[in-house]
Amino acid sequence: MALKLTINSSATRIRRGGMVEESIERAAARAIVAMREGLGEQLTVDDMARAAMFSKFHFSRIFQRATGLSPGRFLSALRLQYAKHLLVSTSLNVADICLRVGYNSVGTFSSRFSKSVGMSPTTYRRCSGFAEQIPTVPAHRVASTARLYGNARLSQLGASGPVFIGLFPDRIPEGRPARCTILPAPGPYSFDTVPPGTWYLLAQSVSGDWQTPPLDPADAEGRVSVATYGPITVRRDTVRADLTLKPARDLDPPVLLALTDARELALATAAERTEGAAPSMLVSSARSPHERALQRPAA
DNA sequence: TGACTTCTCCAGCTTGGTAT
DNA sequence: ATACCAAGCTGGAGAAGTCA
Repeated sequence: MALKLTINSSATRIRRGGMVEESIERAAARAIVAMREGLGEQLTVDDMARAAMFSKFHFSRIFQRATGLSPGRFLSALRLQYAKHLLVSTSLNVADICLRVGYNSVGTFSSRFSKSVGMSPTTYRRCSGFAEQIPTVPAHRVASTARLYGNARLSQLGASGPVFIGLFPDRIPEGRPARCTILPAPGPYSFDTVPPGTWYLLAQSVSGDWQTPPLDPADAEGRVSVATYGPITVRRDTVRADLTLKPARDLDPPVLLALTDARELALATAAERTEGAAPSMLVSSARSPHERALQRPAA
């Protein structure tokens, strides 16, 4: 009887815990809707907390628990994501876009955009949203023997496209990843000479027919699958981290980094294979076009 | 002329600790 | 679980200068 009571109370706790998590996610989702609707306005954490009927202190904590990012950083990410969309889909100048997404200073907008996306707003527009290369921490500057490897797979059956996998200091794919790669399809990956530290492994895949010409990247973001693994503490050992890609939810931080045209790179790998070259991982073959595109250190 | 970079200042945010 | 406090930090505004 005592055992039964214990089991029941545990079950109740788990059920109650699940309900708490659900209500936290609902509150965060409501706040994100408010953020999206008020991108051009001066929304503060106080405003969002009031809308969610929490104190701003508590709201910050539960929001971070639900999304992995503080409300301020999430809002900044949404603004920059919207700016990316406006840059490739309109002919508005940078100053107008800056105002539309809620910044009052072009200087701030330009520097934050460059830092997060990896290129200036005008360069981003010129490249139609696709980076020629993604700068990473140069291998020769890292005294490390650490290796990170694993398998990236989709949570559900369906058409799968190329998978971008990056190692970032935060739960949001922005700035310069420590290491990154693009797989032609879900499968095994591996990173050598991983810098010591605490990292998040973030993966993104665009579903659908990846052999069609690149779409507007903002449009592509609507059918994105994502996966997050971490925090991973890397020292000198080998770490395994398997990823399961699931359809992106509103609670997932937006992808800010300008990605390479993954489909073009994946096609290059397919061509390599038909020519008889060994099917190589992007980071393990110095002759791979992906290697050249991804591992080239920034100037 | 428009876009970008760099810098300083400071309001607002984050975070760790604590109380209820 | 929720709320509050306080110290330290972050990021936004705006000015000045550079570049194409």
